[in-house]
Amino acid sequence: MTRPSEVTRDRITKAAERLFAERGYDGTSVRAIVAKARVNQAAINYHFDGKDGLYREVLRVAFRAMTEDQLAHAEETKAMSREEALRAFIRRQLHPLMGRDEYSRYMRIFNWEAVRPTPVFRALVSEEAAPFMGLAADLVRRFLPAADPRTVTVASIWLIGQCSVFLRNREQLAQPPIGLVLDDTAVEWLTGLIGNWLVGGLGRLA
Amino acid sequence: MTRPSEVTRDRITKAAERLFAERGYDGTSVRAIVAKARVNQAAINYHFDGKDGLYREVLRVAFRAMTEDQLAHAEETKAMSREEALRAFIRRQLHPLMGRDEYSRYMRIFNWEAVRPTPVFRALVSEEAAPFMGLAADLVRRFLPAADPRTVTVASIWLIGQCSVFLRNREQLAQPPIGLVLDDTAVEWLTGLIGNWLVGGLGRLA
DNA sequence: CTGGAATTCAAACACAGGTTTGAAAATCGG
DNA sequence: CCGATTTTCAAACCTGTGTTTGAATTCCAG
Repeated sequence: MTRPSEVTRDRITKAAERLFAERGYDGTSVRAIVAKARVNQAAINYHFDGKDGLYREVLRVAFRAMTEDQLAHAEETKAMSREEALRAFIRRQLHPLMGRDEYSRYMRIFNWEAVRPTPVFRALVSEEAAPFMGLAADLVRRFLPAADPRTVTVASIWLIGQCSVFLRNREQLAQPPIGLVLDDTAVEWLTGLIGNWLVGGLGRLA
Repeated sequence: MTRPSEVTRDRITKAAERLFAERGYDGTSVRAIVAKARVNQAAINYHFDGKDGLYREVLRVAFRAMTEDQLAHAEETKAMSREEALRAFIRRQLHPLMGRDEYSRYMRIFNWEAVRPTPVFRALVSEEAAPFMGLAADLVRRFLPAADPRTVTVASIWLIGQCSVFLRNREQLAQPPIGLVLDDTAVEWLTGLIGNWLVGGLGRLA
């Protein structure tokens, strides 16, 4: 990390993360990034193999930050009952709602992708999402042991979607008429709510 | 309308509306528009004074389509009680939720603007929104006769925001876990709900 | 030290995209 | 029909932007 080249890499990713969050991929020029990072223009190509590669790296960091917590607790989940495990999953999924600034930036980047996904994003998700999706699929299978793979996939996406609605619209939901300020107790409450919907829903989905 | 130049204008706006909705302003090139519209490249500059002018025109049409209904019924609202008038306002505001395809496109365009507003959008809203905002302000003043102008403005924006949350997120809200399919009766129900929130809120805002 | 590898740098390249141009074609009132 | 006006057209222009280049500099193991 103290190696001089690492400093350059770090400056670039920091600057890029902020600019991508603020202006989106298309709205951010390489020249703007190098200016903010105070590095040479060619550095992005040298270190990240182009703007796409840099964006890919930023997305990867953001994606992992949003999923690492979930993956780290995969083992201990297996000892729980399926209902407990489901609620633990949802709780960890909603956890970034109470997090630090960088999570807000990550959500902003994902929001850009929600309006119109970039090829880089699609590619990353299709490779990087596998372990995380596997986690959700395992959970689903505990409710639907006889379901075919396609059903499990759909149910997994559905499960994750339940939470992402609240993650993606946090800023809007915090405003009237909803005024949903998501502190610790509110997240716990929300977890119970979504948990009940899901347990009911998954029972009927088989 | 059958004048040949009108045909060209119409083809361009039709094509542009679709492309802007699909890819956003930055993601849509002039060359893509003229290809879809099957007109010459210079036509956009000739008829609309550039890409900005064309976008402005598309936005204007979209904006007016979303407000014309409201403005057309301004007179008859005055005869109602303030509670009736408020509910009528909300009902008309939510009306596009049940509308045709073009409204979906307009909402998509506005959603692009929600992530990061373009200068063209900001400019248009600041001039074009006046009569519509005036309508909302009149309504607010019936609840807050003694409020200063700044309070009326804030309250008006707030009033409109109540509805736009549902308009903007319609596609997401229609999916689980909310599953809010907004047919006629649902809009009526939603109108009552928001109406109650607003009557209560405006009472306390003074 | 020192010599090869890694890194930084300024400049140039290549291309996409918005706009301009000036001529050609179409339109339309008289 | 005619002449002026409007409209269309292909081509060029110009700027912004992602990338490449090759030399200069810095780093670091031996």
